[in-house]
Amino acid sequence: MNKKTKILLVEDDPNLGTLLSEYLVAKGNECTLRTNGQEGFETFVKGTFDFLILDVMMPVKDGFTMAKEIRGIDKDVPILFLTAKSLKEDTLQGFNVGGDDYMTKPFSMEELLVRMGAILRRTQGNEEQDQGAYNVGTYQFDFNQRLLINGVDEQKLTTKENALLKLLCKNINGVLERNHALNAVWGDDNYFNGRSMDVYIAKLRKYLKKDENVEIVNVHGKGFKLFVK
Amino acid sequence: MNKKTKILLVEDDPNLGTLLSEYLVAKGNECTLRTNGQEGFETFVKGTFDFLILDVMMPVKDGFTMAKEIRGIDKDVPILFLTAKSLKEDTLQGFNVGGDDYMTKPFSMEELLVRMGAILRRTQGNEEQDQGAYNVGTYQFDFNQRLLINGVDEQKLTTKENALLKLLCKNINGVLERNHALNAVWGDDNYFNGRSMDVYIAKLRKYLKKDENVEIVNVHGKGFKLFVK
DNA sequence: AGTAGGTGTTAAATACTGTTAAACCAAAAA
DNA sequence: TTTTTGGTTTAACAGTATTTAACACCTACT
Repeated sequence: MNKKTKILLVEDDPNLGTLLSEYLVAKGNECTLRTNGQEGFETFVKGTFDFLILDVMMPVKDGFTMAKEIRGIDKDVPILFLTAKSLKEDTLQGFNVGGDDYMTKPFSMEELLVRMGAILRRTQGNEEQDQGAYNVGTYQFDFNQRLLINGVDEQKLTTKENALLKLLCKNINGVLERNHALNAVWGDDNYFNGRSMDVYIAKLRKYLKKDENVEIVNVHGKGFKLFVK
Repeated sequence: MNKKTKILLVEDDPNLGTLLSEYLVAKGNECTLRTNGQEGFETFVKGTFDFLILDVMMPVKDGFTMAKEIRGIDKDVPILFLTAKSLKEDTLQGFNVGGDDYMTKPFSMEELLVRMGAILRRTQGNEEQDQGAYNVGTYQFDFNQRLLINGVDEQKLTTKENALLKLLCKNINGVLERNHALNAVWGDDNYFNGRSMDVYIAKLRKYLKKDENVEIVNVHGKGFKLFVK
């Protein structure tokens, strides 16, 4: 479930600005457009953004100056510069003020998108992984330890049992669709994998039958639901 | 005091290669030069590097293929591509195989240095510098010294034990796929090498059993995970 | 009620893994 | 050269995980 990337685009050329903005939105991002560094900075301070795209040469306040001010209050937000000339000093200064990348006009919008992706992949690596512990009735399920615990009973789970139970837990009291589970755990949803999955459902049912209030119910033609009263 | 950045440069043109290598060293880095993707990959596996610069078009094994193999065993090390042509497909593929940046020849060496700096700034925020030393529960593993230490106990490791443990550490709490490990350590992933690997997994398990919280678990049909609670 | 396709369950077959020990091999030492 | 040594591979067997097969049963629909 990917959130939209909130981009602040600061570009004084209205043609390029709107074109680029529309492209970024079309590709599934949110984009706010400003036309000079001063407004850009004020907008940044007021909002929350995941990514900045700054033109270098702009009236009132240029991109480098704006970036320097940004870095004073936010050392992490990724910054990419757009520059008309590929002069060496420009490049160097761009990185020196804390930029992450720069592109020379004219540029391919597709490449811009791809470079953004590379930078964000690095940045967002910090996002915390879900810790993988679930409560199911009187059971406790620890995905990372592959352990299904009920009081003193500990059931070690196999790779597939573990993966399938996690999917059920993530959709607890909701329907886990067959093909979704098959693609996630088996990588392919053909008939035989389907039967294999049924076998695992049976195994999980055995493990879970100590709590009367926990039940894996079939939703005919759809999939299964881990149901807890 | 900043440690030197250990760069692995893989470039088949000997003129450009040595020139670039000398420049990088002059700027205070360590640089290892290889002339094709195959040797480059083998060198990477044997050593510890902070940054990879890969030419795309090379004999024996091209830069993209090498990068893909690298990403199989190391998801984090920064990769920058050098490419002669700036074709769109090239760019896209470069980023798709997990690259962080790419530059088109001819390029300014100064700009290369500056882009490296930008990438490293991002990278090193996330995780501590990898200098071949890992903490695994109460154990300390030093790849360069081939030593697995737990308090007063010191276990000297053989070449293969050392290489395999490093791969596990790089993917700690994540799955190290069988074929990736086999290609990296054994150079070929046939059945018999697979059994050999299993033997080494058993050896490592013995070495690591003093800490209850450390465990090498099998992921059936996929590979192994070095798991630390 | 009849039918086709979906499901529940068990058991057998197959594939994969864990471990130990012996065989092999290359480099160092005698 | 021969012997020793240490590392690695191969073999063998035990054990575990997953898939396939078989058959009984259920559900939705006509």
